[in-house]
Amino acid sequence: MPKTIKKSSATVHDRLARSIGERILAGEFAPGTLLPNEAEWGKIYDGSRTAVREAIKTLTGKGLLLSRPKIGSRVQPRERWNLLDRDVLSWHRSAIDRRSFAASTQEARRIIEPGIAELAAKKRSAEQLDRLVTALENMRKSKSVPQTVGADLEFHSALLQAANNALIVPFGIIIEQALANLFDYTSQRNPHFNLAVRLHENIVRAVVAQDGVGARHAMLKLIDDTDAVIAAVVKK
Amino acid sequence: MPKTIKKSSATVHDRLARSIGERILAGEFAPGTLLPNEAEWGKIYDGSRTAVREAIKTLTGKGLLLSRPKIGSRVQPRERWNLLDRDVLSWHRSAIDRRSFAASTQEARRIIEPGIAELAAKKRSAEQLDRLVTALENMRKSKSVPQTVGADLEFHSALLQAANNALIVPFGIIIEQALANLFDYTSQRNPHFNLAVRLHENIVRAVVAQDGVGARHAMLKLIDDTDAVIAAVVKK
DNA sequence: GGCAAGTGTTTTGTATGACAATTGAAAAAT
DNA sequence: ATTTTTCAATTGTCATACAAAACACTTGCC
Repeated sequence: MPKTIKKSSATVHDRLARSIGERILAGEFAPGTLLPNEAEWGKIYDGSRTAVREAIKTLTGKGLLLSRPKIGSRVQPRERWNLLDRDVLSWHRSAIDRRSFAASTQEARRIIEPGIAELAAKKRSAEQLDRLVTALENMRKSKSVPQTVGADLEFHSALLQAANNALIVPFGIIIEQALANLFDYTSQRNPHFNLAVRLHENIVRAVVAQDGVGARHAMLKLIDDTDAVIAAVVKK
Repeated sequence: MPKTIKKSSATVHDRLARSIGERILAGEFAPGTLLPNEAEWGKIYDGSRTAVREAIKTLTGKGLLLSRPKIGSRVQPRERWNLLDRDVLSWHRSAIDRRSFAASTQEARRIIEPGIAELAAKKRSAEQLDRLVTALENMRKSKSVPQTVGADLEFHSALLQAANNALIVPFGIIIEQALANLFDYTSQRNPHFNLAVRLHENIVRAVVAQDGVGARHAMLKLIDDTDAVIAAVVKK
């Protein structure tokens, strides 16, 4: 697991929320299932009922649970789950098969990112363009894998911001996870690194020219390349 | 506000989470701001510290806050917010200008839904197609506005399911909100109702034929129509 | 004076015990 | 059989106490 956050599991309720969340995502408690009650969770994880309740509030807030007096806490149907939540997504990632997760992620990116690139090309401000260019330069200059990943993430995040639509900002989480997942696979430098940089350059060029359609196609090319990288890793 | 849930504000911590959430989304507490401490919230809303803490855990889980001992609870930068969370989205909707929200929503739909339609056309199972057809029939038969909205929602939800990609299911929330928002505007029957039904039929036809590109274009036409409805309402 | 260590203070984190509210299920009354 | 009542299990709420973290300050040392 890549270190997303420094803290391993500082507080008790965080530990509880993460652990119970992972178990739900792993399918140990199917939708519709009744969870152990608060007192039992407390015994299981050696925490007070207060801590358990706070953990459960977190999970309820993410759409995983619904609690009612006398009934207990019931796992909600999957379509209520907040799958785009950072935590839920990472629990998901640790629970399911990586290969199929990568495939789903790429499929989703293919839907979202070309549209984002097109919007960004049409609507970006000068400052937003600067940020995009800087990210590209950092990518070129990067000397280590984490640096490359960081710059890549920053690139896609900058593009997202440049689209100037608050509702699609959260989609960045998917891209984050896509890169993190890919990184889990390879744990080494992308073999097509120079190609990847060129593909990113093409996107920037289109955004500079405010060429929406061009940006869309450049992004599609980049996603195609990621597919190829994944395929190569899988074969290895 | 359309009745999303029967309960108005059953529990104390729900009431707190909703109210504080709305105030953050409304900009009363800007990102970076330090919130009142737990004891003060308790006094303000006349609730115990326990209830306040549970509300704060909910908000923290949605990415709005970060709490640390001795510091307090600080509003996170906007890009950490889980804007695709059902609650966050509805707080957002009640906080900002409806017209610009509708515009952002349509922009986002335009990116996402054509891709979903294309995927659904390619990958749908027979059962998933059934559900889509049923939703369309319910739309035709609907006698009241809530019925129409319900059937419309069900249609888009069925299409989403048919795309067979768990990661894009959460996008349905955006569509939900788009329709709810539109409904807030009009509170009466869509003047182009017959046209809307025909546009939905075109999508179904393409999905039946497993014609991905056709489904994509049919969806774009539908979104264009929604734009027209919004424009008409605004002018009124 | 400057710097280090310690000390205090504020706020969240955790635990415990008590009682209220809700609601499904069993028991009782008709 | 049906309705009503009672009961019991579980979450919801509250009050209180103490632990832990982290910033602000003070003290002591050189």
